[in-house]
Amino acid sequence: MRILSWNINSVRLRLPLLMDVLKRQKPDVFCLQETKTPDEHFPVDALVEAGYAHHHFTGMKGYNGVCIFSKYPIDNKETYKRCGKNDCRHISARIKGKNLSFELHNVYIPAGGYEPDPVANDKFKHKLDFVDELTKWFSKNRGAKDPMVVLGDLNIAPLEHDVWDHKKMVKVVSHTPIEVEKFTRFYESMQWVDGIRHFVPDDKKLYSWWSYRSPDWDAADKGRRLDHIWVTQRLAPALKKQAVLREMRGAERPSDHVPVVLDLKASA
DNA sequence: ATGGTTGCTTGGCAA
Repeated sequence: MRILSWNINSVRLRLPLLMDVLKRQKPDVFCLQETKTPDEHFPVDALVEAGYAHHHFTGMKGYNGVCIFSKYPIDNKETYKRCGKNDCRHISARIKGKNLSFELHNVYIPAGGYEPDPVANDKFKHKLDFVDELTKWFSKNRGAKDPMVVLGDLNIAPLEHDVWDHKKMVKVVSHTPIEVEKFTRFYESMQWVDGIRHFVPDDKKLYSWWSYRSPDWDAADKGRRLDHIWVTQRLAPALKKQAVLREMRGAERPSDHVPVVLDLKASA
């Protein structure tokens, strides 16, 4: 079972690039964030034709938007309002694979704006509140023993080597202590396992995002690991392989995020 | 060095 997550930054603009990725990676399930497309304009037919008959998506004009597409049947589709907003940042569905069934949550945590101060900056407050609400929701409604996957653009790089320069980044939104603290609380509350770091030592630099503003992103390499795939303990024995598709950042008209991929063994 | 770029839309916001 291969799962792929990508902040695509407009699914309509980058549909051809998505088709290439699907052809090469052949994920069984893929999730996108920042589709930026209202449901009535979502390119669902092309993706069904590509083999992903089962889907769940919610989008809006210009901002946000998340989707789940699967080769396997899905049910229990849910769309969540978070922080009292209708902003299309969290959906879930149960994936019914042959020997592997689990609830999949696709999450797009708010970026949080520029100033890392919840009093001065409403967007930063929204980001912190969003993480708190996720923590509470999972604790109240789900159990750590459930087979679950949480993935998406979580917009926080928690570890020192998830950013290009830890000392410079502690004052930059995405790597501040308050964000990392709340992120870690969420992580520990369900005893999640970081499916990507499971295969990559903590002291090795690993990024999934490079700013559009850096003209020479590859040489400068001032990246951050903002995109994650976590599994509950129940699925940890199934972890098989990870990939972060760095080369995708060098595509023509790329997203500023690259896809992250996790393989799970579908054992009985 | 508080810049720089992109996408959705055509002015300005969000990232």
